[in-house]
Amino acid sequence: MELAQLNHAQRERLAFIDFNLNYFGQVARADLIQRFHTGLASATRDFSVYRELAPENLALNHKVKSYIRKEGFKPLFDHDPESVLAGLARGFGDGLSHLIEPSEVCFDAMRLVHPNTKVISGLMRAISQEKPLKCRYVSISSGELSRVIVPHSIVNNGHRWHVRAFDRKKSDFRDFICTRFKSLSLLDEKICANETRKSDKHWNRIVDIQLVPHPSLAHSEAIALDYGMDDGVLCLEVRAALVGYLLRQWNVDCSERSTLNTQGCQLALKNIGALYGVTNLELAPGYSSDQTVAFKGEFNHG
Amino acid sequence: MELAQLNHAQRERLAFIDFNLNYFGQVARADLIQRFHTGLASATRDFSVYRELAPENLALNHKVKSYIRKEGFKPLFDHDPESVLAGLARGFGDGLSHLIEPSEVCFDAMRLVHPNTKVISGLMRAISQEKPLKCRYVSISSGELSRVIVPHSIVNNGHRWHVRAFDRKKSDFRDFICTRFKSLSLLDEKICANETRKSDKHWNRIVDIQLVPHPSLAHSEAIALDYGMDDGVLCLEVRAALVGYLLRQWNVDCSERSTLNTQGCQLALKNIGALYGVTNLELAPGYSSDQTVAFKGEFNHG
DNA sequence: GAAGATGTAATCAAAATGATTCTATGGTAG
DNA sequence: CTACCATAGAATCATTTTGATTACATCTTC
Repeated sequence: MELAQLNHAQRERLAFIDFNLNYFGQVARADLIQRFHTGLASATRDFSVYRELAPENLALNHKVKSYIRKEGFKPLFDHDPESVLAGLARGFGDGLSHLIEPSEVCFDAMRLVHPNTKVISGLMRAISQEKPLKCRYVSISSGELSRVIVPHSIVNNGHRWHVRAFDRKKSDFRDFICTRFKSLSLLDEKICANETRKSDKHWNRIVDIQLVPHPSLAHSEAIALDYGMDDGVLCLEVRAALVGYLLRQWNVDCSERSTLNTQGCQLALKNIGALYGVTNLELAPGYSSDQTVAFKGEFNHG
Repeated sequence: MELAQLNHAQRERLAFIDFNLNYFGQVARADLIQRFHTGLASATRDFSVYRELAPENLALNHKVKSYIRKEGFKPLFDHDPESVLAGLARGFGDGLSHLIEPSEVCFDAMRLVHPNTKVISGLMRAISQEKPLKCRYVSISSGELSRVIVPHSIVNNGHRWHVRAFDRKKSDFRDFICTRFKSLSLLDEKICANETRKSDKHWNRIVDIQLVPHPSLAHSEAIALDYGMDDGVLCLEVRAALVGYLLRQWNVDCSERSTLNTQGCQLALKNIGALYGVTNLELAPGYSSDQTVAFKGEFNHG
């Protein structure tokens, strides 16, 4: 018997068993039944298949009326830890798997900005069908205006979701914050070559960023551990259009000699030269030609 | 025919159709087959069931050889937009639903801190089985030490995952950063009442926080839109143990008169009194009894 | 107008699932 | 201690779901 031979539904149920054993230490037949609304017999069969595939993973414990995880447990499925955590915190609400109650012990970071379903689905359709979008958008500088944009990507900058799009008014690519769309409708026309993702220079330019523990910190080992640094350096490849957000989100000291210590940065940018020609650096803590202001704050378009 | 009458597997497939129509504008029989490794006949049946349930949602378009979304589309399933976005960006990798390729147009915020599967699963098991954990932990102040903790929750503070736990060495509840565990093993003993979540005062104290657009901003309507404020105020209930992280993550000006403008805060704390008695406020921008330092940075335990 | 791709519909066999019955284990109440 | 209860395993058989095949329809492309 092999995993690959099983059908989709049964693999899902086995993954559920595997997941529960690994993350909760135990799983009962009733859990399977509750999760998949399946019958008793089917659940018993699933356990017997799982036991056959991984006899060292579980043992029935009549005391707790559940299977418990054995010491020699080796997961049959890969469960990406971050997805697991996010899933637990949200109750696996991806709309495809069923909604389950959110975990009471696992809490994702609080999100204060909640994009609207219709906006997201509209943007996604415009992107995947490569069509322009006529929308009403509230910008900080000009207020609510009608405009036509050609979106190509949706990005979370750590605080909120925005869409990267060609703005026909400005004739350039800009970021639009998803919560500021008042309305949108797909236009049934083709988009031009200069409006596509391929033409977005700042999007396609990849910047190599090297981050190090901030030199002012006494014990940098813990920081190196946190970020999984090799030889004390964390190398990242980031789109130029997103670099500013990254540096701000992680509060990276981008000053010439990493002198922003008073702001409690954990990280410093080692190769400041990499930022040459990058826009949106109003966001980068400490980066400025004349070394004056540290943290200019959110960048708004329009 | 009703949704509730269908079995789990078929509901999943219909949800997939529904999702694709809404977020991509189209879906083909081949997509279903690829996703669920199902047969042709089954896919045709699923479409005919879906069509019966929601005839106004889709129309076959021979030109693109797919079903396309009709104007009158009304989703049959709820797809939480944020979960959808996170799912797209990660390829729905919750371990339960199948791993699919991450979307090429949807990018979640870059996470630089990646907890280890064994650490997370070990912590989760300790929590759900209510057992103490013997671990080696690298703290900033004391380096690598052995200690025994009793965890009760896992939390993402916006930058990284930490675990809230009773520290038997300090005889108090502390936050431990998930990436700093070198090893951990469950102890087979009961935990004391004063070590449980119920006894964690700062965890159980709920603080009412009122956030407003920063008074220095010229156009606060956009901010109110972003955060979905009612009457210009966003009211949150936050655990006292987590308030500091929240205020820092969202860069909330916590100074007496919201005078931190130079740091580009978008938000200000309206009811500063709510922070009375809250610990960890080293993190809160601008909050200090003597008004000196704005942003002391990361808080580390140990 | 023919070829090719996609989808519909109907049919039948194969596989998965649900329901039922009987047995075993161990905790709990009396 | 014993009886009872909840949980789980195993075997059986009916039912449902799925897979494979076939014949046919529609539309695009060449």
